[in-house]
Amino acid sequence: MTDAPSNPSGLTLSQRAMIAAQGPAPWLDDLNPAQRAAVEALDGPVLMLAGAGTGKTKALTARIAHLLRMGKARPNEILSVTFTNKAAREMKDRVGRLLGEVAEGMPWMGTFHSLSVKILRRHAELVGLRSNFTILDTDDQLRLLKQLVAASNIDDKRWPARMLAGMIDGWKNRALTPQKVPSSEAHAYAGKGTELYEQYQDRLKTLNAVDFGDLLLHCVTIFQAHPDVLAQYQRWFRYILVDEYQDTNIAQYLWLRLLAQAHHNICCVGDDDQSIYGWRGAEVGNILRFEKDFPGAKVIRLEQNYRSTPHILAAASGVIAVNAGRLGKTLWTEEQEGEKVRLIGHWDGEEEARWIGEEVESLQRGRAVGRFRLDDMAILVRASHQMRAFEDRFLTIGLPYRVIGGPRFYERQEIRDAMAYFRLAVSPDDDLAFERVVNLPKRGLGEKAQGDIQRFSRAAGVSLLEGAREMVARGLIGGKGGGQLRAFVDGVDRWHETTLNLEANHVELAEKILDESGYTAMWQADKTPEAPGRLDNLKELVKALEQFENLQGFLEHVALIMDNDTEEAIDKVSIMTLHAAKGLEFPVVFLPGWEDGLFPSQRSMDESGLKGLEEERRLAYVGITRAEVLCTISFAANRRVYGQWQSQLPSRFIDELPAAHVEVLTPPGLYGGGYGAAAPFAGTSFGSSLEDRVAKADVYNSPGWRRLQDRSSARPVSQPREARGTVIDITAASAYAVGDRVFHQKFGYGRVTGIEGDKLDIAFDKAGSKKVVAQFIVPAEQADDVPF
DNA sequence: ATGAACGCATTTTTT
DNA sequence: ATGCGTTCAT
Repeated sequence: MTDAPSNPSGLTLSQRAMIAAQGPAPWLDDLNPAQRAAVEALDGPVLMLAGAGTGKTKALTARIAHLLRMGKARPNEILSVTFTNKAAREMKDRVGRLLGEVAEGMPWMGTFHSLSVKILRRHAELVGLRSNFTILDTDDQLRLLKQLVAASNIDDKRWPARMLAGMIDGWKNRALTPQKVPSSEAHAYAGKGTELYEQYQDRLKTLNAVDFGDLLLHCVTIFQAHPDVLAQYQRWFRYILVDEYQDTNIAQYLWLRLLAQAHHNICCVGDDDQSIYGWRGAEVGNILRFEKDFPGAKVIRLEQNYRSTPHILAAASGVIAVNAGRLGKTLWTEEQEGEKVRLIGHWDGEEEARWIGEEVESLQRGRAVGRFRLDDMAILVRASHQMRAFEDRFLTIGLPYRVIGGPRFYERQEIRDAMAYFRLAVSPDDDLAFERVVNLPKRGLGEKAQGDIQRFSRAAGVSLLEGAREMVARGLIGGKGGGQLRAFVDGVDRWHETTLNLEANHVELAEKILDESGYTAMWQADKTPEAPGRLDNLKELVKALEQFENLQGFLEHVALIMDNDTEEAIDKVSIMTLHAAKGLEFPVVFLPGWEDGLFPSQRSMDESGLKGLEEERRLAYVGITRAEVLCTISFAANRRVYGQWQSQLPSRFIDELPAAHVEVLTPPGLYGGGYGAAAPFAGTSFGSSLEDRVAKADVYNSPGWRRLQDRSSARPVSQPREARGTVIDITAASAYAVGDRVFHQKFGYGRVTGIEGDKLDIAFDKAGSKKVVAQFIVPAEQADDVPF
């Protein structure tokens, strides 16, 4: 292992000399003074406070280049940590671009979790594991906990296993082993919280498995209990870089601090104003405390923003300034003017969706000359249920959209099921995998039969598969379940044997497994709207296998690496949560649903009070600062909340927007004056001046609007699109007749009740009657092979 | 063992 | 409203 502390190698001296000889450092050239300072402050602790859009990734990658260029460290002596695989990948790419193949030699660039796995596999025995331990996903984790809860006579109505999972995660986030949980929390979960936590950890050890939290926790435990091991890594990592430091939890903080203690060369990059993950254990305190934790730290602020127009920045700054206890930054830009942030109220959520849909289309067409691609536009919501109104509307008008951040590919049910089959084929004694698929598809093995297998196997001290095999042999499983269980066990045996055969093709094996198990057939027989998509996902899974040597290799990687970034070529508007939007930017951003209780979220305020409100405010800040040229905030006077209509008040964050940087638009229903969306404005401080503004707002004819369009024409634009809904679509619509059975990706099956131009009226079996563009419809009998 | 009927909660999400 | 998990009837 070339990257191991125990076996140092990396670049040879002559290679280093070659890099050093490459002359002036191009990576320093186009940095601004602050960025340059951050890059050149190589030694000692550095805190880089990087506001939104200030080029922190650029600074970070330049810093790595500089470290290498100055001969301060070899590529494998730099520890560089991110939160997501995506961020790690981007960093690798950018360093690679700066330095060529040297980036290949940076084995310690990755996520907290992937780096922890790497360390843990080397020292697994120190925490009672073998180095080939498996990493459980949250599904397995929960199943395990449920078993333990059931076994300990706890009323799982009052104390759901989910809750316990949350508590254990919380403890692990704080680097607390069962023994270290403070006594003040020992009474949690019916007084058995710590006890169950301990049992859970024991069970994991027996299974030679860890959950995500363990990856960090075990590392910290090892570092703390084995100074010799720690010292090795401390010596090895001459320089440490951390991205998104404001998102670190206590375990990650300890992990870093322990590793940094020898050289103190740690550079943390972050923005306290973008800390939005407190609810999952992130400690803003880590970044606020940095100078105390690392005495003599240099603090460098990146404040020049290269992303947004002055109005957008000013609006965001005005909101975030309300928060107390910030480290404080003032973003500025050299950009000129630009549009003010637009604010508009609507009668209800549907109208809001309709209006945004029209805006998107209008921006896409560019009205006069300029246009934005759909890819350049995003709708950022507080909670994912808000997405629905937009999806419904966009499907109806045929506006292509993509939802970012749904369940990840490998989190989908069908993928996890398939993976469980693969796991079983690779290691037949993977009990969790066995449990998951033994009765999937239905094999007549219900609770009773499965319980019998559990008890039998435990008594015999064998795996569930072995126990099942033995029970079948002895005829202990009754009726039709018995025969099917035998077939299942035989299947696993055959697959496992194929696994051992080095000649065998693992992609074919995977197909065979899904086929012979009846799993594929199960979804083919399923007529719900999701089934075709699931079959597609399975195909994609099998295809992904091609890039690996064998099933084992695939399973190894998949738990941590595989993500959902299928970059589609098709031009689409993005819909996502504010959380998912962090780190992204779009020329045009819509921020709907700014209503008190929804945003800021009532729950956040109830549970975390002022702290919660401030985190919500940071979320508002993140939202606004995603926008490059046009940011539109909106709210509705009425909204259906959990099926009940509720009247809403505009968000308090709207009051915090500096009025000088906001332009209030007239809601569509208001042109005649009178009844409409004006009502909700009353009573808010912003609202008092708002009625005047509403009267004179005719944004489409305003100079600002025209200026915006002029500028947008200078931006890269997509190839001119055909106006939609002409010849082709009418042909599509005319392919149907009233009474036809049809299928729609989202709404499922239905019957055509009317045809109108390129749109069809359809009575859906489940989703009710809707008017939908014909191009989104297929005849029901083709539903299985839709190329969606 | 399995499908239908009822009750209940319901932000945000990476690894 | 809706989905999910539990209970009830087949």
